This record gives sequence, structure tokens and C-alpha cells, in this order.
Amino acid sequence: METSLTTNQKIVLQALENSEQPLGAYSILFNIEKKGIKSPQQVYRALDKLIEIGAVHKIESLNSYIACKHKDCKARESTSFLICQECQKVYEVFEGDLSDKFLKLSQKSNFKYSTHNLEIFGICNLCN
Amino acid sequence: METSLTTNQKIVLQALENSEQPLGAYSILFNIEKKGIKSPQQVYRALDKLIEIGAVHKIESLNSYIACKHKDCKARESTSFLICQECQKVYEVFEGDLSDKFLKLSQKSNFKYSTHNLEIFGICNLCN
DNA sequence: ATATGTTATGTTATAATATAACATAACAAA
DNA sequence: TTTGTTATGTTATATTATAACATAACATAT
Repeated sequence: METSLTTNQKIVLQALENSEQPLGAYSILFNIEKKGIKSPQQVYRALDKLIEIGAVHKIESLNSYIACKHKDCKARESTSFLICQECQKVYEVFEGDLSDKFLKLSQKSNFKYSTHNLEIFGICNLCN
Repeated sequence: METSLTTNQKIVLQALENSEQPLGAYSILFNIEKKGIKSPQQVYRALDKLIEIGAVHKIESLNSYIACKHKDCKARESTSFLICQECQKVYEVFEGDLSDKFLKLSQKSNFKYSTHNLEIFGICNLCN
């Protein structure tokens, strides 16, 4: 499946790629106003698409967004993060069998697993 | 540690306990306006305290809140939920060793685990 | 080349979620 | 009864997100 980004999508993605920390939508907007992006809508629309194709993930507990560092990210829906409470950096966790573990955990409650969002908070290796 | 709730805290907690689904802060406000609660502040202040003592948990991905069904809930900080995408009910997961599992997972990245938030989405036993 | 449909973009307005800041009341302890 | 603390009330505002509508850009079929 081809994934050619539009101009606005590229601008938003670059803003996220250039940031060490996750950015809120309005923070992105502020960053890229000089490139002609003027409204929240333009940012949110780009984010929607970028998330859909797996190029960006939302950190729910922070209402913020990060660029995925991995090509062909499989985490379009399920995501797992390590969030450093010291430096605010977010590291994506790629443990292939996490989904499987959560599926089994769900089964114990007769719950049909579909996707998950895992946010682990703590201190990263650079900060401790 | 004693935990005697104030009037407003009791009102907010009852609103959540009476609900099958998680409620947003403004939804709570609407529900309890007849009891004299008039501003978001009053709701958010009560929620802050209720969350602090573990009586209420926030569902981050829904910006909503649920009453904890368990006495002396240990999940003041770490929380794990099953979220039904059909009926919107939220079930709290009590698997004692989840924190331990996530601690070990974190260690693989030299990340010092502190707390976590796990949100599993799918279909509950009543809906499938 | 032009009409048509589709996708992207621009723009204004507004909804939904959350907090700041300040004033007053209630209550317990000295 | 003063003092300190916690709870409450109230107004305003910040932050995050979406609705609604208009225009532009672009591909493709006629």
C-alpha cells in the first residue's frame, strides 16, 4: 500500500520528528505557523491521517503525539510506551507478544481482545 | 488512614457509582446540578481527591471517570482496564503481577518502572 | 479541453475538557 | 476568639478537539 503524504501531513510529521518530546496539537501548530499552517483543523487532519497509517501515535495520558521511529509500524491501533517522568521522552515498546499476552489476560474475563494502549511511567536510562 | 469524604466528593462519587459507563466531568456536572453543584471546578476538585484516594479512576483514552468497585483499591496510580467497544462498560483488571511484569519489561530498556496505565479494548462477555 | 468526482485545503466558529485565580465559609486546634 | 487549615463558591480563562461550510487541486472519463 502506497503512502504518499500530502504537504500538510509532511509538515506536521517533520515537526514531530524534530522533537525529542511528544507535542500537543497546538504546540505543533505554533511550530509550523511559519510554514503557512494557520488552524487547528489543518493539524488535526494531518494527525488523523498520520495516525491512521501508523506514522504517528497519540499518547493518551498526555494528549500529545509522537512520530513513530519505525518503518511500516504495525502499531496502528495497539501501542505501548515507556514515558520518562524526568525528561518527558517517550520510547515505544516493541514486544511482539504483548498483544498475545493481553489477549490471554482478556480471555480470563471472557473479554474479546481487540487492541490495547499501554503507558508505562518511570525514569529512562538517560535520567537515572 | 481515614478517608471521610466531603459532601461534594460524596455527590460526585455517587454519580459515578450510579452509572454503568464511565462519565466525563461535564456529564457528571450535568447529573448533579440538581444537588447544587454549579461549576466544573467543584467536580474536578472532587475528582482529584477521589482519584488520589483510589475511589475513582480516570480512563485516559476516554477523558472519563469511573468509580472503583473495590474497597481499599490499590490502584491509586497504576490502573488496568478492559473497555468494551460495544456497550462502553469498563472493567477493572486485577492481576496482581501486572506491575511486576511491566517492571521486568521496563528493565529490558533500562527503564525504571514507576506506574502504568493499561487500556485494553474489545468486546465484553455480555456483548458477544 | 472540459466536465465530473474525489481528495486536500482553507477558514470560521464552536464544542468539550480542564485549570487559574480569587473570595468566602466551615471547622478544628491553640 | 484568634489562627490556621481545608472545603466551597464563583468568575474567568486556558487547552484540546471537532463541526460546518467554502474553495482549490488533481485525476480520469468523455
